[in-house]
Amino acid sequence: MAQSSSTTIGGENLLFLTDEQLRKGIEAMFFAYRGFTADPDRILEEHGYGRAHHRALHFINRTHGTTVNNLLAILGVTKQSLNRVLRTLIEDGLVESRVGRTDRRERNLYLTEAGCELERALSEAQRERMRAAYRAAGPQAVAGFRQVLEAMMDDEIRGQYASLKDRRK
Amino acid sequence: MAQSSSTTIGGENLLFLTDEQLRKGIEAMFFAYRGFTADPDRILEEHGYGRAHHRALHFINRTHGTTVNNLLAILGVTKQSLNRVLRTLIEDGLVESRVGRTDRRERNLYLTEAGCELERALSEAQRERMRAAYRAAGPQAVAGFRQVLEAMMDDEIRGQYASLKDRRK
DNA sequence: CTTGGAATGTCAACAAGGCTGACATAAAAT
DNA sequence: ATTTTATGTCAGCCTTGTTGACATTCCAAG
Repeated sequence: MAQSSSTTIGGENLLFLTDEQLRKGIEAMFFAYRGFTADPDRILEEHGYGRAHHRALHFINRTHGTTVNNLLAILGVTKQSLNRVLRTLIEDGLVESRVGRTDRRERNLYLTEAGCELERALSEAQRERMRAAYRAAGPQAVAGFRQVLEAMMDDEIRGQYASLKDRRK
Repeated sequence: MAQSSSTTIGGENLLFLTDEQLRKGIEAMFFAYRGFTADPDRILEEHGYGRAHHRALHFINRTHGTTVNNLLAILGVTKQSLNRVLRTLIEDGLVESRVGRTDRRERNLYLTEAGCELERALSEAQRERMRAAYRAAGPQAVAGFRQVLEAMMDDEIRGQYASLKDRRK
């Protein structure tokens, strides 16, 4: 299966990073991401939604009451692009948008009952695949997986990711 | 950094897969993929191309002389969609399409000099980030990374990935 | 207090790149 | 001779990115 030649010299574990090995990693990332999105995509299609809707639902669920601006920063899209997705979710009664209490320019976003339900179905499908992959690979592999992914993020993003990391419902 | 609680009982290494841990993995995948595509995206933009062009260039370079049908299977898009991309690449002189030798219905695809050059620039940028991530995480993490990614792919895809895996230029 | 700028969010229009369907052509297979 | 396969093309639709223009709200300087 996946392997990378390494050797231990004087206690230091060195890695031979050939272009060929790196390319395998790149292709693995490409194909794995397809699998990663495949299950939620099927559910979304039944509802007439796309991946953008999934992302919005995920992060609204993640941080209840977040503002549009906040969401923009996390998702890395323009506000106009996000707005289109949000509008349909609000129209369909999956998301509620309340005028900000302290600053009335802001909108605080919440999932409705129906929104929670869809979010749960989507994330459950995605978790299921992740769970299977984790189990197949084992705990040590999982730790390595997370380490490499974190190292691959842009620096600013890693900060956002980290600050999201430990939050609870 | 990345961690996953595990314990060893009777030689078996068990993993506690809480929903919270799985969610962290999901978000890590999302943010890391953004980083993964960020560098090539910048280069592509300068040339007026998109990710679809990158994918085509990558896999044509990967398997010189591949047919259109082959590429479709790997990329998982429709021929119309691929054709649009391919047409521009051919017009711009990055890809050459030769009539098949044995079966003259087929078109064998090759990168031109210019195509090779752009492909190299793109993959070099991507490799550079991958290399940095690999180095930061260490060889054991890399092995785990690859294991989890492989386990995450769809079954048919994993076959394609594996058959690509060991090929040389 | 007023007024101008900054922040926030909405609407409109456009582009890339997916998709389906219909159809043409050439070559291979039957 | 007919059917199947591989490829290309046209038209049209959808999602989801983009930019530009504009409304609302807040805040701070005058």
